[in-house]
Amino acid sequence: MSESRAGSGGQGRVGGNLTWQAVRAEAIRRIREREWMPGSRIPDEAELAAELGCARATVNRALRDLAAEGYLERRRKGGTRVPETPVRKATFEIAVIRQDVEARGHRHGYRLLGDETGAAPDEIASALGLPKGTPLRHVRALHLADDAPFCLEIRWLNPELVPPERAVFDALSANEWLLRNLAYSAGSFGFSARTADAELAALMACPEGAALLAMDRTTFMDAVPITAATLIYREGYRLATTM
Amino acid sequence: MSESRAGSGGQGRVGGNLTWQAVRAEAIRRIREREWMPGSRIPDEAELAAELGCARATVNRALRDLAAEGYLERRRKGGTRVPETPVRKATFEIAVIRQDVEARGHRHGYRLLGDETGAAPDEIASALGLPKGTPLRHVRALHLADDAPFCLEIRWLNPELVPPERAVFDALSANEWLLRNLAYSAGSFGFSARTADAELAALMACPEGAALLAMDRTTFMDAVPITAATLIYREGYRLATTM
DNA sequence: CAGCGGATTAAGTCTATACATAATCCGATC
DNA sequence: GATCGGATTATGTATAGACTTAATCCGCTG
Repeated sequence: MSESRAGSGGQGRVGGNLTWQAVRAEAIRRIREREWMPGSRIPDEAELAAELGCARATVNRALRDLAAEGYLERRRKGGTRVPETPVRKATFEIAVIRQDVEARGHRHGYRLLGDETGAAPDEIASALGLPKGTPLRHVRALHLADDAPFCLEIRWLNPELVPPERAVFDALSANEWLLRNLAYSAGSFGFSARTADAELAALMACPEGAALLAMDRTTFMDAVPITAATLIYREGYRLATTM
Repeated sequence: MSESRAGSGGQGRVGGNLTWQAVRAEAIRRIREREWMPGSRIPDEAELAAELGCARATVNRALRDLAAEGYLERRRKGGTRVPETPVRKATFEIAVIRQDVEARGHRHGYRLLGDETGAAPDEIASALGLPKGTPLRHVRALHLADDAPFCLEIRWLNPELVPPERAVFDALSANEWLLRNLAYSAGSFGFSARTADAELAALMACPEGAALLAMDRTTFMDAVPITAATLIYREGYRLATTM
């Protein structure tokens, strides 16, 4: 990584030609060691650039990166400060279910359970910003890992964007079809826990009353609702990441 | 296409000064409209810069951003391509529990349930990379929202970094103490669902057998283990984000 | 044909400079 | 003294040019 080159710099400063990662690391060090106190304002970019002996753009890149992760707060003219109580940001990778299964070393299987169009439940319609009773396509399917239930997919779809004639989910899951055909939409999602009722227990081959991890999503494309979905994972599933 | 692009974004191009967000938006448009096919390689930065009439650094910023979100895959010399099956990235904000409670409009309360030092269970020791039987400080506490149980915090701590004399958790939670005093460490975490047994049901004031969302974390500072924690949230808790 | 190594390529980065923009500060005004 | 508006300021962004680095490509060799 960073080597000090001869560089013009004086003595008290770190050698010339710092990479932005080196600046980043130095900033983290100062935060951790309370050289920059929580709540306080840190020197501005120009000062740091001069002190460290690099271009302001390099400092900018480093501090912008740290701000994105929650290590710093920046405001125009307001300067950059260390947050009093930091809010760390963690990133999850949301893959296609099939990939998730395969990444865990299992064979992915898929079974379509139902697919019909009818009036949406009120809470689904409102989550998608549609008037009550709007007809939506309702699809249920089960994803398998080595023939064992892995994830139940319950979904409501905008029938204009995903018409039953054009999008058939008996072989390819809606999950994957959407990602391939309407990829790159925006929306919200959340995680919660759900108790397996008799029906769910039968589908997921788990004891009635088991706790299952559920992930719900709504997705839009340019403010047009596409789908609201709930994915219910098998007992013991753990969604992991690092930060 | 020389100059016919309509609508997209705010700026008309002509003569330069596209913002990197405009370049980003244009790239997303091409991906969505299959102008750039999944799996295919897109023009390199220099070409795009020439085509769009901006500097290569601007294109770089836009494409780097998209790659970070999973819209594109980039490799040196390999060029930039549209992933066959995209892996979207979603970001959660991990706040201090007190803040989470207050953000939901409740008064935060806190009750220390226990705090003693003893040999760690094997799976905790191994998660932290410590030899079996290493003594760890074991802390349990309950976070309240308007006097109702909100989150149970179960934690093992490295007693050298968090000695019982120096860090007392009867008023300030370990959760918050750590963030204030050993902020900015790295680690992994995951979400899962857990069934409330009799003890948990009593603590969380929920029916026995209820499904609860659990978040587990291990954190390190420069490879030195700090803590392994499990946070068990009240029934019905939903962790949400947007993407 | 397999394997090695150098040439080539495209992304990654740093620099210096300039201008844009959002906040804040501060003094003038009512 | 409260309000408005302009000066100030730190971050945000764009640009051209040069250099670095990781991968790939490809031709040479055994």
